[in-house]
Formats: sequence, C-alpha cells, structure tokens
Amino acid sequence: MKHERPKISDVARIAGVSTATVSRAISSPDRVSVETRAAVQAAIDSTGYRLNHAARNLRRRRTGGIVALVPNLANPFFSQILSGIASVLGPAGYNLLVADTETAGADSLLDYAEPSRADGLIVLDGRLSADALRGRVPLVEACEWVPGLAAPRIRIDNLAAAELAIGHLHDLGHRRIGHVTGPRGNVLTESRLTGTRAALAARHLVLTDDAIYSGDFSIESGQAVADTWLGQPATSRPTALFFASDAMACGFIGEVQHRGLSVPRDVSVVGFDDIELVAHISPPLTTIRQPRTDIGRRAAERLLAKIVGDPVDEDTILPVELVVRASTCRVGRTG
Amino acid sequence: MKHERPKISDVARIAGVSTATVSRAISSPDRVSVETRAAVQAAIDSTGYRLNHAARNLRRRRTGGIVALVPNLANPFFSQILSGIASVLGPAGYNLLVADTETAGADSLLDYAEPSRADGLIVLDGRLSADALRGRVPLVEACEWVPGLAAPRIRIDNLAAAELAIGHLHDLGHRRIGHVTGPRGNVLTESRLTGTRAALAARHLVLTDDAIYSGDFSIESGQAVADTWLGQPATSRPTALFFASDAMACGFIGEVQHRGLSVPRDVSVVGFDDIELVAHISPPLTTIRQPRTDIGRRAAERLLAKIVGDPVDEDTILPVELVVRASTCRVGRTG
DNA sequence: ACCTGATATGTAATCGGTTGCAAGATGATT
DNA sequence: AATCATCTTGCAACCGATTACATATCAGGT
Repeated sequence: MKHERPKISDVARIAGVSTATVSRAISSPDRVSVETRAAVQAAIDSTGYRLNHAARNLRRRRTGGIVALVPNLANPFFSQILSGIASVLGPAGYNLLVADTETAGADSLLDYAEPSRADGLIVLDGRLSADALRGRVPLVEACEWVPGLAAPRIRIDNLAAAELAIGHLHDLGHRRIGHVTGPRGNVLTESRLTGTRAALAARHLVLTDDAIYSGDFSIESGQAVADTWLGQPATSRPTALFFASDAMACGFIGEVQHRGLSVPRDVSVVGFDDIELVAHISPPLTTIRQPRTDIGRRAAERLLAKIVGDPVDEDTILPVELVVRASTCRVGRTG
Repeated sequence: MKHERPKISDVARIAGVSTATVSRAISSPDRVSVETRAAVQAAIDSTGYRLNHAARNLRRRRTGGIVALVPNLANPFFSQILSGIASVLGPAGYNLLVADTETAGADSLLDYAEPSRADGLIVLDGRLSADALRGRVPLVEACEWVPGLAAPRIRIDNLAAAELAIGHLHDLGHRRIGHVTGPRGNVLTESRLTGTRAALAARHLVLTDDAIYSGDFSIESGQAVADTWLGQPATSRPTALFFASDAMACGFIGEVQHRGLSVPRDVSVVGFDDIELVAHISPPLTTIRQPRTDIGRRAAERLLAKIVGDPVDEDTILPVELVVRASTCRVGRTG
C-alpha cells in the first residue's frame, strides 16, 4: 500500500486511456463512450483517486470560492444570512469563505476581493470602501450597501418598514413616538431614521431631537437608552419607541423591567429584525420581520448569475412584515 | 491599458530579473539583495501585480484554507465560535471555509475533508462519521466530538457543568430537580444527562424518568417541554429544571409565563451556554457560561500547530462557570 | 595568488489537471 | 465507391507560480 496520492495519470494508466480522457470522463461524461467511462470509474474506485482542486482551478482560471464579508460574525443576525448563502452555494459547487471585517485588516480585505482567491464576493458591510471593491471581482451587496458602489443589491425597504412600525404605534393612539438608531453613518441607520421621520410627518408629527436616541444595534446600547429615557420626565418622554434592532429593544426592555416599569403598559416597543428569540421573551416583541435566510439565498443566486454573465437586476427589495406581538398596546391603557 | 492580469513573468521582465527572483522577493525577502528587492517591489507596484493563489497552492501542495463543519450555521451559538476561529485563521494567512452539515450532503462533506480543498478541518458536529473523517486531513474537534475519532478536542467539562447547576439548585433547597436534554444521540446530550444523574446521586437524589424531558436544543422544544411540565401534577413535578441549552430554557420560560406562572417563583430554571441575550430577558437567566470565542480560538490554534507538525495535546478542557442571575431562587419562596 | 564559504541570481523541472487540435473509426449519404 | 459528418480518443501545450540545482561574484584567510 503506497501512500502517495494517486493522480490523474495513475488513473489513466490503470484504465488504459490518456489523462485527457480521464479528465473528460470526470467533467463531461457525455463526451466519452460508455465503456471508457466505466473503465475510468473502475480505475478511480480502485485507486481512491480524488482530483486536485488547485490544479483544476489554475487551469480553469477560477477558484470555486465565494467570499462573504461580514461585519461581525458573532452577530446572530448575520449567521442566518450566511446560512441562506451556504444553502445555495454548496449545491452549486462553490465554497463559502467567510471573512470578518472586524478582525481582518483593510489590506487583507483587498486580498479577498481577488480573482485568484474568489470568483465572487458578497458584501454585507456598508462601511467598506467603494474604491477598494470596484472593478475586481463580481460582487453583490446584501442588507447593507456601500454608497457609490454600482452593484446588485438585495435589501429590504427600510422606509416602508419604518412606515409600518410608526403606523402601528400611531394606530394605537401614540403621539409621542421616539426612535432608537443604529450607529451613525450606517446606511441602515440613516434610512430607518429617515423613514421614521417621514412616517411621522405624514401624520403631522415631528421627531424632536430628544426623541432620537442613538444606539449601535447592540444590547448594551439598548440598555443605555433605557437609562436616558427613564431620566426624561414621564409627562413629555415618548410613550412608544421604535428600535432599529431587536437587540437594542431587548436591552431596553430588560432594563426598564429591572427598574420596575412594565412593557407595554409604561412604554410600547417595536423592534427590527425578528431574530428568533424575541418571539419568546416576555412580553413577546412586536417587530419588523426581515426574511434573513431569503436575503442570503437571493444574494447568492444573484451572484452566481452574475458570474456566468446572465443579466441581473441591479436592485432587489424584499418585503418586510410587521409582526404584532405583546410589546405594544394602546397608549395610556392600564394593565 | 491592457486588461490581462500581470503574471510573475511580467514583473520579472520589468524588474530585469528572473521569475525565481521575483518569487523569492515576495516570499522570502531576506534571500534577495536590497536593491533587487526594491526593483521588484517597484515593478509590482507599477504593474499592479497580485499573485495567483491557485498556482502557488498547486506548487506548494497546500490550499491555504481551513474548513469548519458546522451543524447549523443559523445557530448563534456557532457563529460566535466561528468568530473565534476567524480571528486566529485570518492573521495566520488561512481562509476560513464554512460548510453547513445540514445543507451539505454526506459526499460533499467528504469533499471538504480533502487535502486539495483544505489544509485542515475543524469539526463542530458530533454526528459525522468517524470513518469518513479518519486519515484524511489534520483535524480538531470543538464542542462536540465524534466518538471513536482520535483527534485533539477542545471542549468543556460537561460533567462539571452539570455538577455546578445541580449543586446550585440543591443549595437553594430544591429536591425535585428535572433535566431537559438535547437531541438523543448527541454527545453533549449524553454527557450532560450523565452529569446531572451523577450530581443528583451524589446528593442522594435520583433522576426519575418523568423528570427527564427530551428536547433538541431548540426554542420550540423548550416550549413543548413547558407543556409537558405544566401537565404534570404540581405536587410532584420538579420545582427546578436544568436545561441543556439556553434556547430551550428561553422557550420554556416564555411559555410558562404566557400561561400565567412565574419564574423563578413557580419553577427555577438553569440554562446552558450563556448566549448573549439571556442576561437581558426577564428574569435574567441563571446559566452555565461556555467560553465560546475562546473555544474557537483554541481550536484554530491547535489545528495550526498540528498542521506544522508541532506536538499537540490530545484533549483540552476549558473551564465553565455558573452565572447566577434571577431565574433561580429558594424552593417554595413566595414572591 | 589560490582556496573557501557565503550570498545572490538564473535555469528549468515541476505541481496536477484541462483543452485546442488532429487523427482514426464509424456510419450515413449520394 | 467516394464523401462527409459525428463520435472518441490521444498528443502536447498550458495555467502561474515555486524551488532544487547550478553558476557567478565577492570577501576574507593563508
């Protein structure tokens, strides 16, 4: 028993054909006669041959890999999108490479956007530089996007989402409605803030500065917002808050409950994302549902289409949905 | 402006040296004179040359990639481990490839455990077949493990964890203590169940069948357990439950609260994992903390060491910690 | 002046497949 | 019987780097 990996020439010798034929038997079986195909297959089985991807990729001038650039791998929001991406890429014969833009340096990101490393790129982080990405490999953006980069985008309608949330709160009689933002500069933060403002304006309400709370999507920042909100006079502070992420809404709810107030009696809360857990906390969170797996799936499909050169829509906006649970109620209702 | 990617020979020609020298200037700069190095660098800059990884990998007989086999990418528990893995692999010059063992077929998993695809493997799923993985590429296991596979493992002490949880509940006066398991057959399920049994036995208690609830780590299964538990007579059912995952504990708590009972007044709950959110729900969950990022980091370091041939410990057990929050209290306490 | 060892560079084989081109075989068409 | 299209297969160049080996240069020692 020898320990060398069998190569295509070993298979060829044993099957009594040329390496070209073995290669064809593997990658385009119909170009080879049935008998030869069987002989090659037998030789492959008997040698335990497995082809060398580096060699194939070199010759084919492709890599078989797609890179996903994720802002923060530890965030469950992204893991579900990755799951959608993986479910498409795997069956299509591509590997999914993930890179965390937090831990990777700027230059190593350049390395990823490189034809010899990956055949395509899925960008999930809007903070990256458009110049660094432009004109390198086929790419699509999902969820977030880089302003000024012309690439197909898979995203949700953040303005419509804000309209749903604010409409819901307004319908419940709330008139003092606040908004808790994500980190400044983030494209999602801006569009959700803009949407909130517009939805309020459509109802002849204004979003005053003291009703805008700045967070960063994290649980802790939601907790901090609770502190700010609790410090405002009960007679003038918002009776309802629309959060730009579920995580912040959770942090907020946890903290106000800890301080002895009740949600939704004392304040109504609408989140954003519908991450899995929030349906099961007390009170179950009213929130905007994003089709996360679907976003990932679509992004991957779009990218594959772009790689083979099919024409692709430049922008896809997936629908969001308001999921009404128990963290919102009519204003002033007792109990 | 030509559109062909410059190759190493282009750089060599412009720098007035041979390709061998360019190659050396790139990968072992100290073997090249200062002047030549500068000339090569200038040529690289002027051409915008980037090396072709497929070619390098082919020649070096390596791939520069490490595959992580994850049971379920959408699960936040794993995303944090991946984050730890990525933080080590990136700086070490390796790509992280992730494969979801749910979506990938069994044969495509074989493809991943392949020297031409990856230089190493991190297995996070204990359900895989030992035979399929044995003797292919260097691998380590993290969290879960495949029985019968001789590979370095990074894991936590599940028995000690159960001892901590049960000890805590016992100290609070609980005597009827139940356990909610993960899916049958999972190695973590078994060791946590065994640990629970042992910890109870050490306190002269037995774990009866009706105090063992079978779940599958998911939120929904925790919800289902609530149903079962609520159906048992209040005088004989457990007054405290130790869950094999936080997700199940959350599902359980949500459901019993929904049915009008209170945690911890009516039942004390201990979770497992300490996922980020559970510190912020009501009541904040008492749970076993697993050092997730650290597990990922260690697994990656161990694998890299194994790849370069350093001797590695076969087994690493990381400490767990009981985090006492508000979901547990003395038995029978009112309020 | 000659030898030795270190340093710097070039030559060419090599990694393991893929594929354009050509040739031989087979069957159908006129 | 000659011609042509189709199907199968082999030959050999090629993908773009790395590296063993050979060669050239130069400093220092005797």
